[in-house]
Amino acid sequence: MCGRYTLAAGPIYFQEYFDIDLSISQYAQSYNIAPSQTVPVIVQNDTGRIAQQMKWGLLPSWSKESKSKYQMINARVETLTEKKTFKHCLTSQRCLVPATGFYEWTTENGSKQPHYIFRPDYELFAFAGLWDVWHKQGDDEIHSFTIITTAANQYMQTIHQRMPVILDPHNFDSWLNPDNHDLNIQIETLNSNRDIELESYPVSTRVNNPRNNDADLLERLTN
DNA sequence: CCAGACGTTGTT
DNA sequence: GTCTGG
DNA sequence: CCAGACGTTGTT
DNA sequence: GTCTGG
Repeated sequence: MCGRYTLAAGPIYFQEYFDIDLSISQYAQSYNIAPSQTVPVIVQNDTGRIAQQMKWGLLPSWSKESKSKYQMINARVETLTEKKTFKHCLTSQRCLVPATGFYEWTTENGSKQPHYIFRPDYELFAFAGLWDVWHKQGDDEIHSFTIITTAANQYMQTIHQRMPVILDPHNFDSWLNPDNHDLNIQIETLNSNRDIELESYPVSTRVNNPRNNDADLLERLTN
């Protein structure tokens, strides 16, 4: 699955990769992004492609409570079209989730060993995401998102069973366009880049606590 | 029709 | 065991 | 995802 | 919002 990631690219580089104009309030680097945190995602609105701050953990617009138990951090691509929870979002509220890497854990002798996964060319990731906005009387709007997951590719299988869906820049426009309502094409896109080349190494268990957030978290663990 | 649920992951 | 907070 | 909390009462 | 169950 994908339950923790990093976004440590410089703002200029970030802007260029996603072809957006960035205001500083919409971007902050982090070495340890955990569910419930508010982070930048890329969406397309009337004015074009923009970065917008949203909370990780999809809170569907129909939720009765803002602290609903249905705050999904992931959505399985295999069952995406069957799930009523995601239907509306998949049709017209798709987003890109920018990342420079992500963490997955292996259990070794009862302890949880985190691994950092990144691209060999150190390029950014665009995870495929869905977003929604929740608004009930008296409360502020809550924009939130979920990351779509898929089965681990051959490389990732050595670490974990699942991984985030990673989109190729070639598909950004089609994925983001809210007027594209052909779900079959979107599912095809989601399955098209699974064999992307990845690299990884073990990192400190300091990653486990989301309160830790510094560049040293990315250092390769040495024994 | 209305009422009620709506999810993923890992581990056992 | 299960939920909340980060 | 992992870490950490998980409760009530009365008094200040 | 959308689907399933009764």
